[in-house]
Amino acid sequence: MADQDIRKAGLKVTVPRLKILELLEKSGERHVSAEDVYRMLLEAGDEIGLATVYRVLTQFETAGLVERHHFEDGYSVFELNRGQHHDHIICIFCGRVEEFIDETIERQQSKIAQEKGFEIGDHSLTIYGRCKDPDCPNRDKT
Amino acid sequence: MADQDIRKAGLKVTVPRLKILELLEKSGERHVSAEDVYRMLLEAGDEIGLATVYRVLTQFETAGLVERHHFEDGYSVFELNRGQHHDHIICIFCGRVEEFIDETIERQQSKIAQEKGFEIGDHSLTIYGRCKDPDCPNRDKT
DNA sequence: ATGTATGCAAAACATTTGCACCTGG
DNA sequence: CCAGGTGCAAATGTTTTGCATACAT
Repeated sequence: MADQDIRKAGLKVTVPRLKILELLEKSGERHVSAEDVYRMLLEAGDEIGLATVYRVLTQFETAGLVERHHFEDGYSVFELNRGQHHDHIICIFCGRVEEFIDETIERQQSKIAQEKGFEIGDHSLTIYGRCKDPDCPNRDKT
Repeated sequence: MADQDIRKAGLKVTVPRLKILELLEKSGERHVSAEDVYRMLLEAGDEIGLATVYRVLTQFETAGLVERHHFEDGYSVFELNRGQHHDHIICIFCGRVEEFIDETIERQQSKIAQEKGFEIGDHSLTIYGRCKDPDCPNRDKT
């Protein structure tokens, strides 16, 4: 449970940390901003400060509990680390995020890093496109 | 020349636009932030406002003259659009940016977009790693 | 001339930090 | 009890905007 995950990360189990981790585990939203987390907790009737949300998410990131992504917006989005690396494809109109894994791409990336004289650490591949979801404001555009 | 490129983009040819585009074309630095451009122009003795740099770079981006990247820092970097798509590999210690193109990856990306029900528009792949450059502060770390 | 572009200062954002108070172990 | 965590407000760094002035055509 969240309780154990926090302890394992070497962090004290406090109310804010527990609430945030539980929200990430239970929410249907996999990719959320700090503001999102803050708002969702307030709406759920919890008391929390936005600064704490940022601090906790950063600690979780350092501990490897969550991953931080930047996507080409002006803010960070966080997602629970489920242990399995994956990349993202995002609709530039509705912001819908889908995940995928592609072995061929993974292999090519290692190859390129080696050719360029880099030790590969982390990488992130994001494809931007227009999704065909009927709810997507996509249709307003050409 | 820069003159024509600006006109072709449907923009009036003004001194700030010309200075900025020339700087991008002539500078050895391919990936620069708005601040970088601002500072470089001031150092070159030109008069310009930071707000103008941001406005012009945004217009250039819209016009397709430059590309804006986010990389996992807190600011945007711009690069002249040389017409040839490419991806980036970045050292997380010294910030060195290398460019590459990989047909295999390009093909896989189209395939994935199709599978996920997206029309691929733009995409960006960034690999983060540690470079082996002797000047890289890399060596201070494990 | 005249609509657009610029520069400055102020605003807007997302995120971080200082500090007095509270809390978990 | 006490190191560490929290909330608030203020600071930060980047990017945007309002407005009076200056410029390109």
